[in-house]
Amino acid sequence: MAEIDTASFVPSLAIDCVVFGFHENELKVLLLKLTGVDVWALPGGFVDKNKDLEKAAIDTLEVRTGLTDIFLRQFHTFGSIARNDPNHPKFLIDKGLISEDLFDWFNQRFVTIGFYALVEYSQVKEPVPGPISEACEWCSVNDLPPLMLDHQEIVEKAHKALKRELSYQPIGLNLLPNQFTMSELQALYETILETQLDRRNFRRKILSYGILKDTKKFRTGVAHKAPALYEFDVSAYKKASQAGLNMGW
Amino acid sequence: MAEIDTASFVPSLAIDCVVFGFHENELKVLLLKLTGVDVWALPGGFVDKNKDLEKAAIDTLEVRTGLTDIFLRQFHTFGSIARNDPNHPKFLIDKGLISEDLFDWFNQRFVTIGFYALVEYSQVKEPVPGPISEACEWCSVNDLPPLMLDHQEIVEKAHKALKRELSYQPIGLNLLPNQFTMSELQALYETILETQLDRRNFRRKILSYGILKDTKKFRTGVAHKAPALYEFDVSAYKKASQAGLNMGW
DNA sequence: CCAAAAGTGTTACTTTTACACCCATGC
DNA sequence: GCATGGGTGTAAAAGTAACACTTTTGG
Repeated sequence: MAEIDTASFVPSLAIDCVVFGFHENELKVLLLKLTGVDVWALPGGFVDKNKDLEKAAIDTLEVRTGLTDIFLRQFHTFGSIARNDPNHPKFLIDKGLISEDLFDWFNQRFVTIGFYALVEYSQVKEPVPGPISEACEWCSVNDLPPLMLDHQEIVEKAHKALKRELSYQPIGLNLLPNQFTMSELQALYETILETQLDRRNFRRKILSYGILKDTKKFRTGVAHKAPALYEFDVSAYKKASQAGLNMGW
Repeated sequence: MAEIDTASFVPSLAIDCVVFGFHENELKVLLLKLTGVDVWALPGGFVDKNKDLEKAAIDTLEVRTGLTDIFLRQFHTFGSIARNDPNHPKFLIDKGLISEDLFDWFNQRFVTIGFYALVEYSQVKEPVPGPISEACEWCSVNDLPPLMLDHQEIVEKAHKALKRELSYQPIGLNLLPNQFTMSELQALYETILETQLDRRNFRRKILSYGILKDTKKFRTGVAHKAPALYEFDVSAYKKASQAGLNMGW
């Protein structure tokens, strides 16, 4: 059961993180399964009085994934009254997830600031559950388990924000391993955008941005012709990120 | 001096509104001048415990502008520690703006949710100052007076968000009078984007979206050739808004 | 009659789309 | 040797950018 020092937190405020990963051609999000019930939640938490919002998100992510230096972006703040289910605190207590003392804290109206994060799936060795959860797992965004409160809406809004981001900025550096094939990069784009793209046109366009480096290496050991391996040219990538060019897909 | 019932507010939370208007080829924002000092602030306020964030913003705007049904969009939440100037509460008390009893309330760490609004300049007959301000005026975004706390940063971020919005959605319905000339619409785009556009190409492109209706009327009484007056085709405009087409300028 | 803004069309260029063939590899 | 995905080129279409002349009006 969670024992927390609520006095150290900013009242009424929470953060929630939608951590995106990419694996087997699926866009995944990291979710926590609450102990003893089939209800899942986004990693997140309360905001320490002496901590920037962003830092609160970074710290949460470090605990869950072991990763530092994660790509993070604030995308929306959820603050409707309706999101505060009056039965929720009681639910948590009944299930033995939090102590009865915490009723008042959890019974507040919370406004939550939503962040999304992009991480390389394979670098998250073993996602770490929190005090009130028994599992931390990747779930496909297209096949989400039952989520707590309005967390489903938060995931959807994050996905939408990510899609939009794709039109402005290069994406991939934070989601793919160091080296990857053109097809893998394309699959990432197709997955995020939920659409199909022409192989040849995709290649031409993405190369035209000058953010890829040909490693002169090939992925071997797989069936068929060995595909070339690319890396991001990090400095060009970052320049393109800042310029924020219009890259309509 | 402001007397407020802090008990009815969500602690730690505030909203700030960047109200954009367009007048004499300038992008303006509505600002409040604090009584007795040359410090200006964004319209905003605290969030009533029983009010949605959005509703809190709407209500603030109604009080200041007299307008209901304002175009409103949440664009960022400002939550760094650094934004809470420890001298600020004392400053307000010293200047006689708030009573000493309110020190603790104003001395909290506040996280503020930023909204921007688009309104038709001429419809705001007489902007209304608040309890701690003596004036409410339009100021050019390119020539802002000294602003309270991080309000300058908030304005800048809102302008950036508005610029970005322009690439996704038609804009103008909320900023221009019912009828307007092509040049006025172009001036609005140029002002928001801070760039020059080719007259002929602009006309062709904006007409191609099918969101304008030719009123068959002309602006008379001005020098030179009488320009045609257009209106937005509201249903087409809204359709385009929802579709969110890529309209790179 | 002239200065100033309004209105209109064409051409070159760039970007996007659609599509078909050969290549290399593991099985 | 063949099925499968990898790699390449080209032509048509659409969209964008650059640019010049005529029209109308108030002064």
